[in-house]
Amino acid sequence: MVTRHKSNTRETELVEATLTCIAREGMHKTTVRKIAEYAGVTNGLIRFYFSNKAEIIRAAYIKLLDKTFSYTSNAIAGMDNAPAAERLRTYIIANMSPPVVAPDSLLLWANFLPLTYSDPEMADIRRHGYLETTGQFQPLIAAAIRATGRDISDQDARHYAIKINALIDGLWLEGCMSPEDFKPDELQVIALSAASDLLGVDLR
Amino acid sequence: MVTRHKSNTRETELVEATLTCIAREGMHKTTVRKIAEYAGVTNGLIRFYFSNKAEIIRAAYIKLLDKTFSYTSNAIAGMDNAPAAERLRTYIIANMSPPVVAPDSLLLWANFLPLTYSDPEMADIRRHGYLETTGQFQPLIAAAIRATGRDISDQDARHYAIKINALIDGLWLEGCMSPEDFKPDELQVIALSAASDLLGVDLR
DNA sequence: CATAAATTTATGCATATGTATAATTAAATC
DNA sequence: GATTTAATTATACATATGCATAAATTTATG
Repeated sequence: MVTRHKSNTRETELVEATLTCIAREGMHKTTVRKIAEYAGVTNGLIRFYFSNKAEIIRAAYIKLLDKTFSYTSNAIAGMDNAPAAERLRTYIIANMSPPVVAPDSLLLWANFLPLTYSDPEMADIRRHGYLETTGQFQPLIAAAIRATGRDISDQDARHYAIKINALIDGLWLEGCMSPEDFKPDELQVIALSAASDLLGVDLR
Repeated sequence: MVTRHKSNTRETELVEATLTCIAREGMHKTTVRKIAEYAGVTNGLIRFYFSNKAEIIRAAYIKLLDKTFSYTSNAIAGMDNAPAAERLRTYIIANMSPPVVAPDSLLLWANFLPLTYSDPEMADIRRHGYLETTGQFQPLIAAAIRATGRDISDQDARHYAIKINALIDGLWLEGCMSPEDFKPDELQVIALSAASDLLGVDLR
């Protein structure tokens, strides 16, 4: 028997349990019974908060993307008056640090991705998260370049964004996959060095 | 009823069917019955060639990594006498082209990755593929830099490799995920431009 | 062509899984 | 404190799944 919660707390617990279960066991071993077990309740309860399994999986995906977005958002919150390069630098460092760079992070991402190809609602969630992220990142990049006085075309701006984006994603992959390969702060140093070379802006 | 094959052909068909099934339905919907259906045989046959489901999944993962490796390998085969920058350039282009960059490629990768965290044998397969790839890529990078006459430390060489690796992985992600965002050859152009900036070597 | 070996199908079983619903318990309300 | 409402458990069911094995069919061998 479990002490009762306001529905909202319990719902959150169930979604968190889902993320934990997926990270630890993988999507294909994540059953409603296992989720309930991780949450410390009986499986029937899930049906009370979610109308089916797909719904709680979706809620978990939304929560995962939200967490990442709000973490990197917070990193640059209140820096509106800081120099553009400084804001970009801070943003990149946040993206190269835990909890963004962490084994679970990649593992969860990989577990959810396939669902976004077969389930249109999951595809929407991913698209939304992608737009949120790029909407935050791209202006930072453009501002940092413009701050140098250089004049860049839309085409150039797009290519810069693609390159920096790829760099950060790729380092994220390496950092998540082989954390033991990197000394503390090494990933951040590498990212800032590479981004500086790619943009022609000193972020170090 | 299905015409009979030499065991080797049939085994290959089953492994290919497994990859197709995973790409189309996702790992969690890939059952032995579905694999058999994709291969056009009855499910019992799988047991004849593989002792259990995990074994055919492993065989499929090995085949996937092999295909990618042999494709990029072939691209630079016979270029031993070409300038280092030219070899690196060719290798990067191969990595930015189909079938390496293709929706199925990412989808399969994402479906297999979680298994490498829970199944030690799958982890070994991934490690092996990773070593093969980096063993091919890193010497190319080092050679291209040394060819400029610059003297680089081991530490620098390592950082260059990490950066180029990340760039290629990240562009691979973007290219697989949003193929409609890129004009033909655009990904290759971006990759060569970015790699040139990162290495200080002109690959264009 | 008869026989043996290899390959494929057919069938069955035990368990896991998503979903449904009734019963039970705890909290809220009056 | 009685009664209503909300939350949780318990139970059941139909189906899906991995695995096992016997039967059938095709190919190879002498």
